[in-house]
Amino acid sequence: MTTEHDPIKRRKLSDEVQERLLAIIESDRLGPGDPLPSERDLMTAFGVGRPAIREAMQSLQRMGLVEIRHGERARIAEPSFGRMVEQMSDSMRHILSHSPASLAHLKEARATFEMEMARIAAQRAGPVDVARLRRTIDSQEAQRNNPANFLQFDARFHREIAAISGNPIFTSLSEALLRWLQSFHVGLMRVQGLEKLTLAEHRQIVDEIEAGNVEGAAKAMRDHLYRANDLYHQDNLSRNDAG
Amino acid sequence: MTTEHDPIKRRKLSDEVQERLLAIIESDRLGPGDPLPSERDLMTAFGVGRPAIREAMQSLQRMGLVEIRHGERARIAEPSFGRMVEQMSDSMRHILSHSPASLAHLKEARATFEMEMARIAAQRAGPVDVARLRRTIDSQEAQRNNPANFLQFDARFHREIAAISGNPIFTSLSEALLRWLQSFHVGLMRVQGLEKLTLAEHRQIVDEIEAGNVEGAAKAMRDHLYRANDLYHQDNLSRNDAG
DNA sequence: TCATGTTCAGTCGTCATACCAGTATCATCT
DNA sequence: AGATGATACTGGTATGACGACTGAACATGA
Repeated sequence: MTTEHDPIKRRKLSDEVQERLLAIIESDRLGPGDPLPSERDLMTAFGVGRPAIREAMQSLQRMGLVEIRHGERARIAEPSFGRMVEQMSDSMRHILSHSPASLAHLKEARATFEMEMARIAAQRAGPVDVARLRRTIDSQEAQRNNPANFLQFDARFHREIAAISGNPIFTSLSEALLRWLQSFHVGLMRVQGLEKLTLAEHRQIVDEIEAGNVEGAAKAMRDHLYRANDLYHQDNLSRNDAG
Repeated sequence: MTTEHDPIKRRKLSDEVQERLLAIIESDRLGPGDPLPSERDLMTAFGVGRPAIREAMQSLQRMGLVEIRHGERARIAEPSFGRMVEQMSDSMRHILSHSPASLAHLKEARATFEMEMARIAAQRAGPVDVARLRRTIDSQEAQRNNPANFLQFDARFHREIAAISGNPIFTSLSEALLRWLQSFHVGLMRVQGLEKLTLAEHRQIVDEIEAGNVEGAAKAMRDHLYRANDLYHQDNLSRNDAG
């Protein structure tokens, strides 16, 4: 076996087209919202068939670089981290559903991430931020008998903490991580009495943030998430025993 | 304007097909490596044309759920975080090149992330880990006159720190973040004398990790990254002055 | 003039067919 | 049995056609 990996790559035609389209898109003369040439124009311009154009265009759409709507020409999309993580959802769901280990890893990653968000929030939060967080908790409390809305405000709480960092990447990530994980243990919050505990923990986190207690905020966040983590475990014991 | 967002969504046929294929893929009877039915079989099975099947299949491929090779049947791919972030590269490059603010946000995100990796490493690293890091630095030093290889070992250093966490998500992220950012300031390391500084900083980080000095490791990492950050800034001053 | 409804050309979405280009399989030959 | 080559199967691409949808020009009426 002298030949391990043939370095020769057979590029599909649509890949070539995609590269050319990318060059057009990233050209300085075009910006978000501008329309691309029609598929027919492109196919005559590049000298390829329509399938090649379409495949490349679909690929660009899935990457979030263009927007395609029936009847209109494809338009350049405005870049957004939020949209990008949105489009990762399906792959993520697949990975998580096929690999319990990955689920554990993602839980750990989120805990690490949220702790860091709490630290940053404790450093940077102003009175306005704290007030907003408290209002969110109050709203959540008002919905403690409506599990769906309760979770909605739970997500909002974490998102607002991440938003204090001023970095939209963190905001998008916080939202996405929570959503991905939530889809794997629905029904958790239905346990009676758990809502009160969640609210108390959220208030504890805000208290630490308001006091500017960096490590205290991190610890409060950690306790909050690992409490939840343990309960997940308890809930899933009957399904995953192989580990 | 009473109509803000029409909740009605026009589903493409390929979306419907994609959903069905997803059900097949995530069925318990099939696992990674198993082949899917051929496009022609599927199109008769679903009663749609080949384009619909192909578009759905291509989409699944771009999501990393299946692998398609010319002449063979599509096979279910084994899930991998690494492959997922790999497929984000193009979108990420587009976002960064169109939004200087996003570049700054990503730099901050990476700094935050790497500091946390340093903290975790300082908590968990064993003698073997430390030895491996030192060997990597030595290798990097041997390549200090070869910029390409030098950067290669730089990436490896950060990856190995992330790997100490034992969480493959962190490893993949560390690699991806560095690669994405590197593609936006090539030629940085060419400045004479900078290689020595980089190596010294890496050694400092390892020293702190070996000593188990959590905050010290984080600070060393922060100094290392922000030193680089400042130099980027200096390099880009002529282009971004609006902030 | 202005508002309103209609027509129409342009565009994407999908289908059908055909052919090309790789793989895998199996019968054949040594 | 093992190497060899023909063949069927599969994905990749091209072409032509038609339907569905959009947007703008156009005609109509007040």
